[in-house]
Amino acid sequence: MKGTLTNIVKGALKLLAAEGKITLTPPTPFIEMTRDRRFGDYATNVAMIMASRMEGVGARDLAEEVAARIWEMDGGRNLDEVKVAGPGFINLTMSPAFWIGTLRSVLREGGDFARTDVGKGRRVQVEFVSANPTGPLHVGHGRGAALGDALANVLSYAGYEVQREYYINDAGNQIQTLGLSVYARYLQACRRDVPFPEEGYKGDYIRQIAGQLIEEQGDRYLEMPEEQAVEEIAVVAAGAILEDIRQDLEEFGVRFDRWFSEKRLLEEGAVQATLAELEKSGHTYSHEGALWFRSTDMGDDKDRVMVKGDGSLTYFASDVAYHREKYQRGFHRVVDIWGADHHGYVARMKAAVQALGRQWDDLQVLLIQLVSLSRKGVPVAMSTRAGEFVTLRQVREEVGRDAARFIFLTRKADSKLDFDLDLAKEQSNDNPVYYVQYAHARICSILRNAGERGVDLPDPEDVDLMLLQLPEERELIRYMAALPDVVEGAAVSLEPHRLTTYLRDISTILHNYYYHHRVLADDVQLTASRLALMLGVKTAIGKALELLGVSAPERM
RNA sequence: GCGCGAUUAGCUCAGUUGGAUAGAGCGUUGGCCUCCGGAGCCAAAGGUCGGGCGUUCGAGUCGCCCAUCGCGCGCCA
Repeated sequence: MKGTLTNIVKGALKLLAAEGKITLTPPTPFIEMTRDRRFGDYATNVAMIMASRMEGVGARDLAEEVAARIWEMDGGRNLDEVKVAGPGFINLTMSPAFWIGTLRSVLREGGDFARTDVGKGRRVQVEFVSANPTGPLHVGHGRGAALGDALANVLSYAGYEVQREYYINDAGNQIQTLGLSVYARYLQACRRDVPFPEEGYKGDYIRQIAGQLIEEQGDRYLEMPEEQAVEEIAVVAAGAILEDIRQDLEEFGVRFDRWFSEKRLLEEGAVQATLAELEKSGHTYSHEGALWFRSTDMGDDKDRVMVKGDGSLTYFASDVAYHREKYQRGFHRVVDIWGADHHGYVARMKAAVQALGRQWDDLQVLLIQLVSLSRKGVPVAMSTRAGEFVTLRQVREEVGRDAARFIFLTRKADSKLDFDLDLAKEQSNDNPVYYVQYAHARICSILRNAGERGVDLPDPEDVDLMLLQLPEERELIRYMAALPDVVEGAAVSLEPHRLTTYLRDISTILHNYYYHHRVLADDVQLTASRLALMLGVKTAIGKALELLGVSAPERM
């Protein structure tokens, strides 16, 4: 919808350029939705931008020239008024015909409404969650899951070809520690008096896995050497935990296209190949028996070890190999979602990506801040070390999937999130999830009522939408029309939370409209046009919720 | 010490290439159910956008300095 305006303004600038009144290459005009109706429906500051770059040209004078050409270009088809105001804004007021056309196209597009093609089919990978299979997912992972999934939805709807991937850290010390932990519990359950490893995982789930081992395998592990037992148990335990994680995410509505194993990466020699490549291109050097990556060449603060003095690999080495593998699969861009406590790794990963011949921003890392849980404002204690952390599953079971997902997505990734469990399940207007879902359900209720009264849902092509003349009706359409831009903005800036903000706004306008005006009015034609309007709003709200992975209930 | 991030109403937070009088929810105060779902609506009060300097016609937004908080700074994973 904004596209129409952008084209008109572009055309106007072209006219002015042809007349020699603009001496520079016209910028792509930025058109914003006005927040105050006195400024019309949309506004552009393009004249001010240009005037500031042209010697001796006043912004308002230039704005007048642009405004005149805009008027000329449009020929009264879409615009009702073009006015220069303030320091040089051009305020645009749209015609009834424009709004009607907008609503009609929303109805026509239906389930495809707001789909865009900024992605142009480019391939993007979103890697998220990627929790080590050493324990259940906690709330923080839930936030990452909701964000990654919604982002993937948004990117895909904006025309990117998206893959969702989970990286499994199934090699290395943590798995060893997992094995030791379960083994110790196993021995204890077999009445052997052994100490629990200092760094072991203390959660209850470790005991459960040990118990299950006894049930299924009996005392088999008692009879084998400790080293072998720990190794075998580690594999079994990690597998069981990973399966649990998979189930958990599935129930949260998140499904991955690919689960990528670090162990397999190592077995396939990807790390060696990566090291060879970096060595060949001169990005590594040996120092004190270790192999270093010269990441300082690419803006990192210090160089990083890839192969330790004892010949073993660092975690970083396999991570670089993993990212190399991603690009080899043909992704145009890779998005990683990490916990904010890993921000120290961003610079070195980006350095590595560049050393592999890619651009700095071919890797984009989204950092998510911690989630703090509370009940009625009182913090809920969480400590991973003591194994007392609150799991995603607990939160989900308590507040429900929709509330959890929505609340995780109300804030931008890089700001702390305060999650009030009591508020999240409260069915009141305090709870943004219900507020928005209620707007959707309310529309569905109206549509049901219409059916019960024998009022047919209108055929959008036949309805006389000219009857929608109230400012609130125009406002609803204006917000509907904004969704494609919100989707595009969310995709480009990797900020799906814009959709939650959008949903709150349009829901408010809907509730307000509902309270003040009757959809099922006495007049048949008016009713038909308002029903069409409701269908449009339902489409917009439903689509935004869908992209967030939150259900749009017909009744609540 | 160095780096990254945060700092916007009493609380939790939005604020889209720098634009017009900085917004929302909660909380507080006061109103609204003859009628499509009151899980809702309306109104009021509430701000030195952490502080300072700078760039600009114009700064919550960009740059520098400072303060406070969080996190990261290993041949850990």
